[in-house]
Amino acid sequence: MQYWLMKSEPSEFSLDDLQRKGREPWDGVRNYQARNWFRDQMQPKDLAFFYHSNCAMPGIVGVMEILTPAYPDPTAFAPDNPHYDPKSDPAQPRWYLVDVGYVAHFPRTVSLSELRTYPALSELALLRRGNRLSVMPVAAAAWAFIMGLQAGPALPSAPLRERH
DNA sequence: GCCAACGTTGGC
DNA sequence: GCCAACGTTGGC
Repeated sequence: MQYWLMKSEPSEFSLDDLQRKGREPWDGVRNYQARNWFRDQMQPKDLAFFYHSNCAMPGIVGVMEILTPAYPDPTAFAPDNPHYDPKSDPAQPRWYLVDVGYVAHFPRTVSLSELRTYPALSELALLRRGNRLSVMPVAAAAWAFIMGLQAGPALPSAPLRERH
């Protein structure tokens, strides 16, 4: 059982889209390190944070579940697909994917800027300088910490109230 | 195997 | 839209 973080641009595919559809093949990943995690490490019942990237408020918006073992990404074989890769031979597929299932929305987005404020998360791959991976592992302690943020208000930018 | 050029990611 | 950081490509 492992934990993950997976990025998607909400204009392409958002957590709302996943909720609507229930499940989805996480296709189009074209990075070898991410491919290796799909193929070699990810297992059904693993959980993953759904991260919205390249948008007004980048951050973690909820949780999904890995539903299937890795299998070859069919979009790599489809010439009319934007993720087509002529070098991926169906007899020896280069790219893999897993199906994911909707689990839950967070009550609020845990933004990238908020995540950066927690020393407990300093080892999170997402926060390391220049990180561009779209699929990455999350340590169990970091997973629990982020899940725990949902319990409290934790709105650091909210105006302070006078106390009398 | 080196490395410059290029394309992509993704925050801001 | 800008641009830093990074991965990939391809000439040599």
